[in-house]
Amino acid sequence: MKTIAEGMNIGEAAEKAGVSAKMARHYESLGLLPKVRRTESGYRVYADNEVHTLRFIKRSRDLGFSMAEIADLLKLWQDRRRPSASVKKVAAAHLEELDRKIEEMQSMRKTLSHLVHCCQGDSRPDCPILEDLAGTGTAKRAARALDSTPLVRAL
Amino acid sequence: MKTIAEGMNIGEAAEKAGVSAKMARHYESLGLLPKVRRTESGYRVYADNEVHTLRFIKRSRDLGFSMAEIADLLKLWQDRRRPSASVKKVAAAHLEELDRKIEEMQSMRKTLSHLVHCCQGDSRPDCPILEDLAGTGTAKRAARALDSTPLVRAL
DNA sequence: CTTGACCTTGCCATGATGGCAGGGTTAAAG
DNA sequence: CTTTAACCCTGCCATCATGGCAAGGTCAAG
Repeated sequence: MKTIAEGMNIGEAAEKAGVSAKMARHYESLGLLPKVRRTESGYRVYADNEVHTLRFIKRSRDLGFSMAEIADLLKLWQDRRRPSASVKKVAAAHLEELDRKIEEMQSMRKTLSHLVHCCQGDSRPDCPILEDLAGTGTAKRAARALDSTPLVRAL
Repeated sequence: MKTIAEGMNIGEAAEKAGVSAKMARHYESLGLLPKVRRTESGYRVYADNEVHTLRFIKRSRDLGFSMAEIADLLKLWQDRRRPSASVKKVAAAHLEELDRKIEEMQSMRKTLSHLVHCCQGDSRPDCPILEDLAGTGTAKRAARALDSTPLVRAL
């Protein structure tokens, strides 16, 4: 068992970290990975070190952090003197954002679910869903945000 | 009170529909609006008809439908002989998608919330959040999807 | 030496939206 | 009539994280 890997190509490193080779390059171009060694012929050479960082990024992405937030988290991770409050601040902000988006989607879900349940779903043309969307229905339209909420767009 | 508007510019039409002028043009370019009349000088002229369609689009967007889905809904709306089942199918599919995304975000939320609550958030460097992201923590990492779930990306 | 698997860079596409630039139109005020 | 401001037009670029493709270089096994 080779615990100290001398180095591996991007394919192996990416697979170990659970990301695509493409993304490994992309993260590097964003400056999230300090620098990657190269062979004479230009191939990237990854040590366990870099794989570890890639995995950190992958896990952060799985929790929905943006690349900018991940950049912050990585800096904190690498600073052994960081105050945990700084980390918590980033995470708490993201948590709030998540909550906001979840609420927004649940609001949509509620309205949509209501409409779907109201629709007979048969061969006749009468449809409360279309009536609601058209705003023509006399049926009370489910409460929906009237402000110009920009919709959940990305995570 | 002029109930039969002879026509209005894009600004007025967009405001009435609750969308931006930019988007009104965009929707037209996507073919969601049949065609918009123009003045000799090239200005778009909207009738209540088109405003109504724009509002339909706006409401559909507020419920999270994609442009492609909205295109389908518009066709059904304009087909007076559509079976309501067709409409319901589109809406139900979107509802399922919404549920999927909500669950995904709630899963993230749960993990993140746990981590945030575990972090002291003081001046000391020890941080369970970073430990989890780094995968170095001995503390049991909250269950997280290991498959390559592509994350909620857009709505 | 060929073949196939891997690597490189770079560009384009996604989806819905905003922004800006550069230019034309219109209506009101002077 | 001229100026000015508020519109409108088209077209391009940017977002964000990711995938795909193309054209070409490298490497190891046969």
